[in-house]
Amino acid sequence: MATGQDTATAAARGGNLTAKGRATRGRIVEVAAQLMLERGVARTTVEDIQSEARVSASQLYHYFGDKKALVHAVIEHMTDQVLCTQRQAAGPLDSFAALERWRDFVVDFQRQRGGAGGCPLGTLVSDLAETDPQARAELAASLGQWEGLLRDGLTAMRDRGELSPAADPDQLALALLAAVQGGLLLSQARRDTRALEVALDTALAHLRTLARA
Amino acid sequence: MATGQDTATAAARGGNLTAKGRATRGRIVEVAAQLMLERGVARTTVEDIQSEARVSASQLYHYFGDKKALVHAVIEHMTDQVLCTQRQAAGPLDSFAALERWRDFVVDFQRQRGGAGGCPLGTLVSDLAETDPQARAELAASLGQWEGLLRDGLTAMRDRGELSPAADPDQLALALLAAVQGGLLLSQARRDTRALEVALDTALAHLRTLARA
DNA sequence: TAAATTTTGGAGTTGACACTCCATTTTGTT
DNA sequence: AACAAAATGGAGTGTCAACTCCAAAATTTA
Repeated sequence: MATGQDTATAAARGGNLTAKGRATRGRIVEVAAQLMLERGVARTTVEDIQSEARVSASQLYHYFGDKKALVHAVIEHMTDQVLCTQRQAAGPLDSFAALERWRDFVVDFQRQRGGAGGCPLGTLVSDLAETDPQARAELAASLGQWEGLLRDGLTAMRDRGELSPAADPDQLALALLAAVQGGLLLSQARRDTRALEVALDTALAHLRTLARA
Repeated sequence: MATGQDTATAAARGGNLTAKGRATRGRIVEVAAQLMLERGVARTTVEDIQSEARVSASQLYHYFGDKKALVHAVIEHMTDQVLCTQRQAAGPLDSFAALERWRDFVVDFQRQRGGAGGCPLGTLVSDLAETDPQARAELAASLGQWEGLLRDGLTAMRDRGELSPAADPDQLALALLAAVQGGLLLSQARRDTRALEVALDTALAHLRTLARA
């Protein structure tokens, strides 16, 4: 019975990896993620990844069955990256103060990249959604987790009375996530953070509109 | 003195095109736009375009110096497409009623595509922004025009007293555009229109918050 | 220490893709 | 009708990219 991940090499599946092996595998994924994010998946050649990660062809294909399997690993990597960062750096988003900190954090993230690049997950969605159904589904799930982080915070705020009972955390979380995605995309096009700032500030202003009972 | 468009064939520049020539050229651009939108630019081969548009290699390279010139034409085509559609199908966005119609129009557009595909301009931004600086600049300008359409409507609403004088049409237009982009991206990932609906409805709800003086 | 397993090196191979070239047909002009 | 210009057909060409293969080194296990 196939696992649905037939393209994965034995080395990639189980935990039968040496410490050295884990290191090289990790190096490959990190390099691939970086390159695919800035150039897109199709424009990133496995040769580029090889030289940048200082590995040979046989090494790369030892850990990943083919390029598609590597893309799969990159999606997982990006998902962890985004969710961990959101959780650790921003903390629970269950107050207006926390949401303001979160806003500043996201804006700073984009400012440090000089306005270049979009959301790691959003970029992959745009790149893969129409050509790789499995990738699309995985990315949708990742975005769903992110949405859940926001929803949990908003739900807590409502339950605590900080938000009106009429406020719908489901909808607001989705709208907030859309503001991030749209803001990042426009910022990427314009090479500055203003669009992101305005999108987030407007979304938060609307939230304040729903404060208290 | 170069025009900055050195790659364009003579046929592509001037108006020295036969009716037949214009038709072929147009067919190429339309097919290229469609394919590049659904597969991305890098995954769209000129061979694909040739067979789909029923033209030979020499025809394609007669009208376009190289693939990059074709991409340029596609950007112009998509820009016209989006702006014309926005202007004609939605009309001036200078009242809440008009904005509601606009919302329904955008949602219907996405629904007809089964939730698949993103914004024609947004997708190209994500695809090209980091690898083709000129394309990025052109797309930023296109989005700026779109933003202008929204801003003009909101300005009219404010001047007419339908919106509070405190409302900033510049910011609100940008936030609205971000909502469209983010909503479409999330819809593309999830294959349904809910995210787009929620993003737009939330943005419009915030607008109503700023109604009157 | 010896056998088994994992990791690495690097030279192929196969196919695909962007682009060229030249001859031929069609269309426009006088 | 005759000439010029534009449009088309289609067979190349050179390069690059994904993936294979076999053997050697390093590491783990017995």
